Amino acid sequence: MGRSKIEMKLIEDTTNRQVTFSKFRAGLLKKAHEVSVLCDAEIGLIIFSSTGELFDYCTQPLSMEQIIERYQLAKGTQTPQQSGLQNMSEKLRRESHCLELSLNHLNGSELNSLKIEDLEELEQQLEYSINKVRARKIEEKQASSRQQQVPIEANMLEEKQQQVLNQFPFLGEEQPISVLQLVSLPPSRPYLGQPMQSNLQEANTHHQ
Amino acid sequence: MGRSKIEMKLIEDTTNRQVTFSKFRAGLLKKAHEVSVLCDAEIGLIIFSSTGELFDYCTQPLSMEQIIERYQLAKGTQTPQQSGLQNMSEKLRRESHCLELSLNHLNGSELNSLKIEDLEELEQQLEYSINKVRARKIEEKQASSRQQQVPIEANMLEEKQQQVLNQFPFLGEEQPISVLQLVSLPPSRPYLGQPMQSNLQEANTHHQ
DNA sequence: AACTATTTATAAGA
DNA sequence: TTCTTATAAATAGTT
Repeated sequence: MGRSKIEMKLIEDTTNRQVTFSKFRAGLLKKAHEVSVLCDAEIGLIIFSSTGELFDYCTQPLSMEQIIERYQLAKGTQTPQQSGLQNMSEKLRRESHCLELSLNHLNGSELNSLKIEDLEELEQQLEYSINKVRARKIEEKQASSRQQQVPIEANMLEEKQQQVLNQFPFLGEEQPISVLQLVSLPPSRPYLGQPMQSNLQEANTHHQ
Repeated sequence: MGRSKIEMKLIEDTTNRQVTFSKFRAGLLKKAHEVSVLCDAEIGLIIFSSTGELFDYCTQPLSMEQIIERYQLAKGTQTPQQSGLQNMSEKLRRESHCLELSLNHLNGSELNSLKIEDLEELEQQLEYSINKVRARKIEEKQASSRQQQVPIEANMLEEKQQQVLNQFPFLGEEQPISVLQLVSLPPSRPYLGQPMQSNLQEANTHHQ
């Protein structure tokens, strides 16, 4: 990996060993960061040099402790008391991730992965939302102008609202879906992101 | 690092992302092992894929738990288990709640609490999103029709895209805001709910 | 620390 | 997934 190949064994010369350590450490940290960014992986990396110096890296916004706990959870290295909290944490983690994906779609970012049918559905959802916001704006404006000087007749208000409803008939029905319900819907609703992941985890341990 | 350079950002295509993850993971584990052998370093490496699979490596004859203990000792971490877990749960809970609020706004539910200015901003965001979705639909349709029989001329394609841009000039600029950034924006952006809290971390630690 | 000749890792394609 | 290969990246030895 340089001017020459080197044997995979301890570098005897201290100076050379330290120089090599610095180079490899930098490379390792860089690679760890790259996987985390490119592949949405969560990494915890702990390095002790032969002289005992500690270097570490972890994927933000997690702390090393959080990674360690997740590791211990996955490995089953947990006390019974912790399991409840940890299950909760896992659930919340998945929920957050799912919500985040939905937001990405509703924000208009990350649309590249969506298919045409997904885009149609997303568009409908956004139309629904924007119309609801506009209807709400009208309400709000009427409310404030009524408060001031120019009270709008009650029937006139209703008339205006009826105009809106005529334009967007689906505004009439309440949308009964709460966020939590949304989150558990099947992936056929593109703006909701992907279905949540299951609790299962495999521990693939690579030793030596 | 291969046939072409790739941008340091999340790989959108799931298959490609998984393939890349496998390659980088293997590389990372190999490098970790190399440093440990060449430089007599002690390494602990924990990797969670985006789907939650765990992979790890640690320098023999140590166990990961031993490395973790040494790490916690070196860091002077007190009651890592319980306190960290508590904190994480709390943080995740807040994060979920924050994302939920944002979703509620983008969904068009829970608009009653918003003021007129908030509604304006939310409306703009939704307009931005919907236009982006529509632009994306056009792209997608063009792509599929090109694939089939009726190849669209390149200049005609650009012309169509230009039409869209003329209609919605702000589509031209990329919106650089990622979800995580969005989430930490001030509450002046109504559809984002409240800002999240960051976690503090210290010395010798390499982040992000 | 910098500089390159080489070795490695890996992106894209099969 | 696995293999192949062209290219990008990392790094061993040198300055």
